[in-house]
Amino acid sequence: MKQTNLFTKTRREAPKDEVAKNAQLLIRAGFIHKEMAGAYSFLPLGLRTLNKIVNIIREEMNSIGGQELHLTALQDKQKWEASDRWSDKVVDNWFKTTLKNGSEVGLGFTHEEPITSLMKDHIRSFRDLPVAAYQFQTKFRNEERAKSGILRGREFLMKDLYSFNLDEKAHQEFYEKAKQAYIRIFDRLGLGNDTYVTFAGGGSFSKYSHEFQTLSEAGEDTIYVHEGKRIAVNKEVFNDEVLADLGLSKSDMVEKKAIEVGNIFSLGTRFSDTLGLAYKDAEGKSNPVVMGSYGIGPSRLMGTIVERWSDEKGLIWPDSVSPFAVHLVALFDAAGIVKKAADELYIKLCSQKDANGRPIDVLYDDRDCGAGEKFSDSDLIGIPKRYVISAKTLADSSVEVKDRLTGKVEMMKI
RNA sequence: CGGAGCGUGGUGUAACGGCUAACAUCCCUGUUUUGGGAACAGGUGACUCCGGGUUCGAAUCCCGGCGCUCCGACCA
Repeated sequence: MKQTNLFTKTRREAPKDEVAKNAQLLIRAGFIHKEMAGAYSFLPLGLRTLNKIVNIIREEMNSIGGQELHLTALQDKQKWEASDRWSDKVVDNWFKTTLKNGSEVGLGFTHEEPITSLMKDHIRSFRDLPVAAYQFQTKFRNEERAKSGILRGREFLMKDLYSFNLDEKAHQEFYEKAKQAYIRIFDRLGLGNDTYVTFAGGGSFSKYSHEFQTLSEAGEDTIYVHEGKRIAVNKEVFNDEVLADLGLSKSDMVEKKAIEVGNIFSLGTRFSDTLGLAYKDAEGKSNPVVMGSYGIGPSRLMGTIVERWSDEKGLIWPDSVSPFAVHLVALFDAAGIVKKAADELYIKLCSQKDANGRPIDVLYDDRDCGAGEKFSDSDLIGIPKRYVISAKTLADSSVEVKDRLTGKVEMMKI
């Protein structure tokens, strides 16, 4: 893409109503727009990155047998009353509204109720199980206070997967597979080294749930990390009983701030019981379906990646989620020689394929402005590889290749 | 939900109760320049968040509202 065709602009200074690093940098670089507190729009660059994150999650969910669907954001009050989660006393961050006829509806903050209810149309027999279904959905949560940029919004994108199994044993096997898929996701997003499988409260149907916590000072959670075993315990359940249960010693645990980037939950028969999702076994006996839910927020992940990968100059995207693979920066000369060579190089680069056979995405800075401005913007946008073409490099029939992360420079013949 | 702070051109800031609300940046014109946000000249752009009040006079003081930020609480 030519930068002269990109409608977004970079800006020197962050708006004063943002303090969070992720929002400051993403706004300055033109990735997102703040609509109001806790609600952000994604602009072309930001949407490219968000979609890359979404696709990585999609691939991993498909790899464990997940089937993608899309549920409604509007929620039917009756289903939530059945599970006793409609009342504002039980769930305090509902967004609710009314239809013209006066009926109340909610905006979904999660989707256990509708998907459990929906599955009653499709799961009747033990032969219909297992099922794992997931979606990418805009969730709404009426948070008391929005904060931390896109780490915690009132409207945000979430991937939620729900599993349906015959019994506890089958559920546990799937749960473990899902956990491994989550670990692969964070690895691919460049967060693997900083993300810990964290034990957290499990609710009424299992002893623990597992959170995926990425170490960051911007995080809202406090966890205790065991570096050697690569696991952690959330502060909420950090007590002697839990430590003994997990075979951990308090002295080995280090307190850290972290961002919760994922959470997987065993639900048991909490929802299948209350909403009536059951199957007939081989003997014709009716049994409740055993469920699990598995959440990841792609937009929160994008913010987390920024918190982890950035410096004083701007963003530093991992290859896997960068909006473009290459930033071609052309330093024009008066004679137009560089412009001509850069145009040709741009077309050539766009026709090349990466290791996976996909076209290489190139952002071409073809603007007529000074070198300093181009470099500063390039640093800010944070594409991992920068190709600089100028009269100087052309004299040697080459381009300068600079790595955004390491700053390492090498010349490449063209 | 408790506590604190802040609302001034698109953005970031300034202005004692007193002149036509200032500066930088962005944007537009032209000249020049092209390896780290260059230079010069000219120009556009603000009912100082909204509504009341005090005053000869309010961006400035008072009251109410709305919005934003921070600390804490909450966070399936």
